[in-house]
Amino acid sequence: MKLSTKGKYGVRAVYEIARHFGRGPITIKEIADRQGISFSYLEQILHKLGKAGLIESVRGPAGGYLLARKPAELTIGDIVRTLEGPIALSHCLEPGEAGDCYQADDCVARMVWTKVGAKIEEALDSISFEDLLTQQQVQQKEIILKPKKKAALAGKGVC
Amino acid sequence: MKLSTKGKYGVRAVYEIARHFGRGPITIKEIADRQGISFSYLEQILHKLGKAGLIESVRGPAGGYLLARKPAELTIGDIVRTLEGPIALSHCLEPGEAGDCYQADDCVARMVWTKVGAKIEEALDSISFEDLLTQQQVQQKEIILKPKKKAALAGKGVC
DNA sequence: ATATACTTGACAAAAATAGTCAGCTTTGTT
DNA sequence: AACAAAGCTGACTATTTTTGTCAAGTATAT
Repeated sequence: MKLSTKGKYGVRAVYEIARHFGRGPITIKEIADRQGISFSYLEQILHKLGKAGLIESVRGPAGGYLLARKPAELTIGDIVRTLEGPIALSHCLEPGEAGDCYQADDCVARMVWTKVGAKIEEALDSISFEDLLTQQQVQQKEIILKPKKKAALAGKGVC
Repeated sequence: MKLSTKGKYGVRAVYEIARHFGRGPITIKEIADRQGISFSYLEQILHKLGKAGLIESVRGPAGGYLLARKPAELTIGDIVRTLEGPIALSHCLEPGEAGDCYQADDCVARMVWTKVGAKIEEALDSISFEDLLTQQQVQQKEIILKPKKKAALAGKGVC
């Protein structure tokens, strides 16, 4: 039950694009630097999000990426579904593959994975990038108020 | 966002044990046959569930596996957590690894994965094996009432 | 004793993940 | 027109995870 780096990087990248909202396109390089993601790998990820219509690209000098919608209309779920495929916990729930289960309508597991999958979708779709921007502002204030906490941090991992 | 076969086989295996509840131990072989799972692989899975205290084993002839609790007190979440590890969508949320994220309390992604993870746990824990047994009885009735649907099924996949 | 069944650890093929790399196309600027 | 910035695209590869298999045990009821 893990997300791949694609999903995680994707959310963080789009978050950077969202932070840049209203200030023209942001380049892959800038996103990669800010988030510590490989440039080449990020290219792949952003391209996929672009093809899905979630972000838009501007070619040529001073180009880069833009949100295709307002931050409030773009959810974590949009990004995760695009990069990780449909949330089908079990193979037999993927579109077009339903008939593969030899137990089919006698299958109790099917009910379980359907129900849990729906809950996951619900959770992912309930969080927009505007929520993230708001959240970031709150956290920023907290850091200013308690600057000592920041000193304790080190390491190279990322969320 | 897929479950591994371990989690899926685990749920189906425990479901078989639950169906056998009150009738003494059921053997690995019988579970493997009924659910079409490799005997050796299932051994590993059941052993892990046994060590976690979710099921109990009886050795010797006429031995096998039993539920360690009543079906109503055993949830899908218990099985999935044991077989797939804690539901930590991102590495940085695993127990003991929190400090690894270089962004730590400035990290908005962290909030997201925590929130979604909690929803998943909630969904998994809301389904007990008693629910599955009840569900199965309902489905069984439906099959008897509409026997024609069953004829349309084929293939080898499983949920 | 012995047959049945669980225990444990080592091993291996196959698939998915996480990148890397090279060369291309588009477009604004001079 | 030429150039450089920036995205586009597909092929390739190393690593890790998954999905098992196999073999040699240990425990126990009859």
